[in-house]
Amino acid sequence: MPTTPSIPPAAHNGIPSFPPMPDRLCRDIVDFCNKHHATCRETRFRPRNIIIEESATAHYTFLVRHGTVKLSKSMPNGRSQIVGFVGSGHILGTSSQELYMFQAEAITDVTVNRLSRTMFEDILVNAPDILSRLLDETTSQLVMIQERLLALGRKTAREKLAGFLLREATRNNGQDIHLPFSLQMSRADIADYLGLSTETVSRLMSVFHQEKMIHRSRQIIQLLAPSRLAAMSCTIL
Amino acid sequence: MPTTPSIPPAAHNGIPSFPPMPDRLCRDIVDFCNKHHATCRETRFRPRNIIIEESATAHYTFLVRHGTVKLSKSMPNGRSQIVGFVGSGHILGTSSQELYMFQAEAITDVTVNRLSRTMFEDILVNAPDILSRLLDETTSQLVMIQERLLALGRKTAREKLAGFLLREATRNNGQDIHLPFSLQMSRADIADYLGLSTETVSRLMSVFHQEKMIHRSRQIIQLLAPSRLAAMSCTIL
DNA sequence: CGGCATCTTGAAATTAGTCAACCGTCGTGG
DNA sequence: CCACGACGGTTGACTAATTTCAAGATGCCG
Repeated sequence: MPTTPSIPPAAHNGIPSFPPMPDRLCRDIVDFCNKHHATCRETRFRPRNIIIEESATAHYTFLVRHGTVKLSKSMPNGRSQIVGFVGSGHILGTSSQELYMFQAEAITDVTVNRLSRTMFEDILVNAPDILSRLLDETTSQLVMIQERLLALGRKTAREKLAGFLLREATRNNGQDIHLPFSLQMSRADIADYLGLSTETVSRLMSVFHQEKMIHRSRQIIQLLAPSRLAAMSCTIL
Repeated sequence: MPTTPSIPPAAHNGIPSFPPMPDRLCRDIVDFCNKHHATCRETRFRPRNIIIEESATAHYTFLVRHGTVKLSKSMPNGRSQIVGFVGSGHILGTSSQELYMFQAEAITDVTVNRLSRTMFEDILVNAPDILSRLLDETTSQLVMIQERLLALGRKTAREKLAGFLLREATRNNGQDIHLPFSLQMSRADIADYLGLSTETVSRLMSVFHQEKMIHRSRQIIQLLAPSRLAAMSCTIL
């Protein structure tokens, strides 16, 4: 058993944490639909199923209820950037743009509720508290994505990966940051998320392993020295 | 019409305002304040003045009325990433976080209106149309920033700079993309915006110049081959 | 057990960063 | 009015980080 001393319990550095993003808002939206005889179809997807195609016409808004969805944008030459991994409670397709500006793909089994966008807009008009909570949600996504901007623009590969592992650990285990957890995404996905190549991700995993900062077997990861990782990632844990 | 306009005719001290982001919303918020005897102080800043300090307690919300503000985040070792350049109509400090998560610095003469955050929240509660327009605004910022995520994570230096110059050109001149315009920010700012070094920005400017894609004299830039730049930046113009 | 995906590892290539010198402009003060 | 210094920008030579290309290794599923 690692010697991990007491880690500051996910203190609030201001960086919003993923785990407590329950899908209350989604549930309320579904309830609202049901109360008003509005259709709000539930759909399931298997890993690798495409939920939203980039540049398709944005007819629907999706509420993610279970599972993890990867949002990505791609470029002509096959390069792609994962904009985010989102889970239960996340709402997709709220922009007023004509087209979806990203692809959404299930990476686990996924359940979503699907609303027509016009209906979604009706709901916002008629349910001010939903509107207001959606604004909160959107604003805090904006803050988080700005953090990612800094990471992509200015952090080294080591820093990026260290930060990523920390976030995944807390996303999976909450406070118990040194419990083992399972990475739901492939190395390629991690690479596309961090703006690196899969090889670099792989190599760094090995380095961290050798440096006794993580324990690693394919998908299962355990952080052995979260505080060192935090220091390395330039994140105030 | 003159075929060789010197500097694009722009609003006040520089050239604020993204083309389709007029500050109607800000004006309406100010009007609302005035109607309700709420204080909404107007403040002016000169270039290099700090409007918001990163990690300071977020007491206020700011409405940018004139000028251009650079928003940035920084890291221990002095590295910094510019999250955005924003102009008239932009609202700063809407997050419900305790602290500001970025620095805001005037790069031209800037005028802002300053509201206490609690009052701002009151306004949102009492003026649903403002709430709704703020959500629109925030959502479209999210979409734009996702585009930047792709650029920072997956584009080469050439592609980044080409895209940047195109956006600046349209931001300044609207449709007249091949008119000369003045870059309001230093090479260092451009570098911090694109996640590059100043030297790389400088070198690429020279390359583009030699390749006859731009005409360049310090701050004044003219795009000679916007379509080639667009192709290069992998941007659908 | 075989076949295929994914992952890992190594070596070479490339991009962008760093360090350092130089240039030009602008503003200040002698 | 000119000289100087500071600052921002440009350029060059070199270095470091990451990607790319190319094999292997591992593990999963049928």
